[in-house]
Amino acid sequence: MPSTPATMTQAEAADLIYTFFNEVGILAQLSGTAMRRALPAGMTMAQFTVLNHFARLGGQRTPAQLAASFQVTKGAITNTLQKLEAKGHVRIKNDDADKRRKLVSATDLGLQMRAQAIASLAGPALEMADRLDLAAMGEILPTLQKIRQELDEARTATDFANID
Amino acid sequence: MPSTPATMTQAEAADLIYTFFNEVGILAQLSGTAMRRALPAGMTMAQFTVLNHFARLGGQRTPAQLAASFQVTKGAITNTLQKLEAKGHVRIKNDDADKRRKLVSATDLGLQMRAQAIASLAGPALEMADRLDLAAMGEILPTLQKIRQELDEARTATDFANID
DNA sequence: TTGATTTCGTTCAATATTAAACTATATTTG
DNA sequence: CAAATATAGTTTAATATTGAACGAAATCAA
Repeated sequence: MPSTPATMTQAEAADLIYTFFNEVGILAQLSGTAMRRALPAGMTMAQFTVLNHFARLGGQRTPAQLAASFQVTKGAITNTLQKLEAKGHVRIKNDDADKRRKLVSATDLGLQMRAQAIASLAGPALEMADRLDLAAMGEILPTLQKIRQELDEARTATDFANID
Repeated sequence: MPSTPATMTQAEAADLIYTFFNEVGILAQLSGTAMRRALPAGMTMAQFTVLNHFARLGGQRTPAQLAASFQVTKGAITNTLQKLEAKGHVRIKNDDADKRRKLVSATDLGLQMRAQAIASLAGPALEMADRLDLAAMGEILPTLQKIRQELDEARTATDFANID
């Protein structure tokens, strides 16, 4: 039986959750459209996300780890990685320690393409910067990150929204 | 030349914008997967979004208005509305005042299906309620709504991310 | 160890979305 | 008014994603 804050009924809690994620969804749609337009030709959001992941965190990941990180199906990751490998943006090798696995890493070219993509995004981002309340965005960013973490934990704990 | 807060360089502003919307995108992906799973069989997120729009705001909308509201292409809306009309969830009639237009509204059945969908979502939402910081979500929701509005204005003003 | 179960990555069909082309109707402009 | 331009909705081809099935490899359990 889920507990909600004393001042909130379960119906109110469900409504808040829905309203909140609805708002997040609309924001993602709006910004996603803008990003897709601004990315270099041939680079999809999915591809950029993978390259960005490696640029930020470095190292190697298995396809399954990437699928879990981005919350897409294994099939989707297979597809994205095949595109990236064909362009030489990632390197994929077999894992000798576990022959079911593959190990993915970004190539230098891939990191260059990612840097180029970031540069392509900067212009449009600054065009929007005039109108956006950057201070407010900075203030709530940590909360968003915390909610993401909670959602991630809830997901693995309750088995909701687990992909596979 | 875009202006940024005095304490922030343009590079920092671009980075914040990117980081913020990246976080929003991940949250949307996580919650979207959960919602898609919880919706009644046969109802997609796109269909639910349309029904929900009418349930909240009532009245009639043209397909173009819906496409603009949800930031999807006209083709996508055509597809979604055809599905909804086939199931009798929306009514679509010609606009006599402007023969290019059509007027879409929700049917009683559509509103019932939306209510049913909301009910289906409540369970999973409450399962997550335990782990989510609802107070924090409630606090930043207005800010998210404000940013959405700013983004919408920036979009129409700068012609970035305008769909057509 | 053997058999059952789980995990990993791929493939496939179905579906949704985009981008662009197109037709029809409205609006603007000279 | 006539011509040019813009807007509304549909269609089409290309692409991305899901969900499910599959074979291979690893892990677990009796």
